[in-house]
Amino acid sequence: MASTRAGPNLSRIAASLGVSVATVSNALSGKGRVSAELVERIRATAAALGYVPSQAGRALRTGRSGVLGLVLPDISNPLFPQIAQAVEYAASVAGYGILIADSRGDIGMQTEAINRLVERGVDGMVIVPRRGTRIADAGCPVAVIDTPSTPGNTVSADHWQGGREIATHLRDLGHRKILLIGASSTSNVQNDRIGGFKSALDATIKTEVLWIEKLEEQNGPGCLLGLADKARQGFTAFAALSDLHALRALTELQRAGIAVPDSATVTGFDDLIWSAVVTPALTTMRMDMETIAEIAIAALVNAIENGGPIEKGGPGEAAADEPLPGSRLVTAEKSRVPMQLVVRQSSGPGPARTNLSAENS
Amino acid sequence: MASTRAGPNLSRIAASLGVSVATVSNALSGKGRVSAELVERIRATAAALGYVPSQAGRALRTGRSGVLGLVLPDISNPLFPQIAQAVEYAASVAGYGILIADSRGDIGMQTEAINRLVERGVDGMVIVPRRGTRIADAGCPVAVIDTPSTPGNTVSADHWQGGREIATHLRDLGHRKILLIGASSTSNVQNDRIGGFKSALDATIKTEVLWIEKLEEQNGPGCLLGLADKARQGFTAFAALSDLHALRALTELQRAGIAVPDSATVTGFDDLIWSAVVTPALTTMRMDMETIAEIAIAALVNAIENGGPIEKGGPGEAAADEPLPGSRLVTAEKSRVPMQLVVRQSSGPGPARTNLSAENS
DNA sequence: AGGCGTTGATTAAACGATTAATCAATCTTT
DNA sequence: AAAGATTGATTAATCGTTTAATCAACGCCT
Repeated sequence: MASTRAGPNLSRIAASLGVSVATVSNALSGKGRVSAELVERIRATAAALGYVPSQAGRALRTGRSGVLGLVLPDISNPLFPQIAQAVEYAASVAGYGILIADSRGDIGMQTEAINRLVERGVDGMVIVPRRGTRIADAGCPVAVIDTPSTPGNTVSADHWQGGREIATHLRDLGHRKILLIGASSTSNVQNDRIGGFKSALDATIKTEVLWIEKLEEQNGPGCLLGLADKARQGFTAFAALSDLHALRALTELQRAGIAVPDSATVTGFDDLIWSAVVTPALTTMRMDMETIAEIAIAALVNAIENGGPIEKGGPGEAAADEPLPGSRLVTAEKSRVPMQLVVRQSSGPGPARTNLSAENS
Repeated sequence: MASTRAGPNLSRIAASLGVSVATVSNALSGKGRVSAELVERIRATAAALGYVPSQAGRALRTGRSGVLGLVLPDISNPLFPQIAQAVEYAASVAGYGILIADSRGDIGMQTEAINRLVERGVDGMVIVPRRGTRIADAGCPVAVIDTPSTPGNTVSADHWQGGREIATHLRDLGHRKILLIGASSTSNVQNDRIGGFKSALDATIKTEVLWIEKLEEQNGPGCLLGLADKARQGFTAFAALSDLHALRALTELQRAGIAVPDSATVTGFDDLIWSAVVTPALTTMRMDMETIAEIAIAALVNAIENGGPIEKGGPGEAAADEPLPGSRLVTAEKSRVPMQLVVRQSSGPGPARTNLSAENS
């Protein structure tokens, strides 16, 4: 078979300089023994010929593909593209490419997706799991980005602290009756956000949780959440556990003639792209995706290149959740990244603060 | 160097069966000359040992990595994750992996991203360009997904037809004064949508275009679009060129006390995830991303595996736009995929239809 | 002068899979 | 029976890069 390479290989450079292939390789990699003068000549020739190393040759020899897998539950869900973007960037900075594996909301497909990555020979994987995700013995290091309460989680936003922050914000605004709006009680992320929320409030503040998935099972997809009724029942704040739910609450309230934030405050989580442009702009919690991705990729690359800290997942680890068995899970020194409150126009004073102002004047 | 492979290789299977490595390879690939009985034995042994072919070995010998690149302008922009998802799925069905390259809204970075993919030895690329994207001589087949008016476009939604459809919908609803809301006049996609829109209307219907980027340059990011004023000027329909802009229009009108769709109709494009859940649910145009991705991947794979139809891009091609020089652009038989109108609650009757009803009764 | 250490290169082999060419045995045709 | 064709396997080489081991030449120290 004639060479299928479009560009030059090492032997072409070696031939044109009258040196060995190994010398060219050593010169370009800065290893081995090559005089400084010859290094310069080799590098100049390589540049002039437009030499691009063969990843296949390199991978075969070194046992490393230079590629990481990214496993996502559903990239069309608005939260995950941010993760993909941050992870891809951090990986490229570290010299790795990202092979994407999306399971389109189907958990069973995540195992398939993981296996496909294994077959591709990825050096490691970043997995954003969903309830039920099972990580086969990937045979490579794995970083998990979910929430700190997930067993084997490598690094993630501190969803609990995020919940506390938004709750504190609403408490300080004077809200005493708050409806939390979430997707599903089976999600670790959502439960941690709620847990943190409630931990910041005392018994004088009443909270209730509305699970959208449950409601849609009864009333069909896209059904009204019944927020106008909740407002009439005295709820003055609607704390959604994601911006998507917040958007839904906002438009439903406004459509019902309930002015936001005058008569009802709406908050979200995740600071999605449209949060700043809707009217009123949305108050939300922001995740530092860049830092999360950097930490995850750094831990993964460390495990790949230096055999860094790895936690062997398996039965007997944490108990509360389905364990992720037989994995080579990487750990990071810093595994919780604080969320940041972004106050915009959708949050306004509640009755307790309005009353307080009246008493002071 | 000892083998770094976690699993067995062909020679392990060959040794355990007392046959040659070439026989094992032939049996597993269905090529060459191997008796049916021996094929079965080899396959059973491979399965029992958990054999996974080495992509590196295969790529080196065949000159093919089995990986395609996907170049996106900004995956965190709500439109592009759909594309990524559809492309990844179509590629995996065709047996290819997708290496993602995102330029985070920075056009200069797209060239870098493309070069990184070249270095990775991808077999081909799918590129979603932005104004100014330059495709270096990638040395591999390239499929472009933008809009039919983009030179070198492989396949895309028929944005013109989409514009016609939404315009017809609004015309039939009785709207005679329509504000179009777009991002930037430099986008081929947006201009085709507007072109189609206007082509469906005659002189009795007045349209105006509001460019958000221009407005934000003057008034800052996230500024109000001034839609309440437009409504007072008699505009009864707000036809946004994307769902993101439609969402912005919807919330701004609602906040200003202008009921949607009672007093103002709002439509979008792209049928993003939240279009069906906001109140009122959004009328929009839907792209058949699955079909687009299938066509693009099929054309690309055909070019890779069979040397199928390739259009050599370069100067002298189409003139209207910046040409994409030196590319190996693939073509597809069907390059326009119709968009589909999705009517939901955000669109309602306009004055001409209300008047017509009054005359009839 | 002889021995040892260092330098700068090359040789040889490895990694794993694929594939064209070759060969021995068997079958079919003349 | 001899020649030609077919079958089912193996041999040999390739792809491109990396890397351990080796070697010749030179410099330094005793």
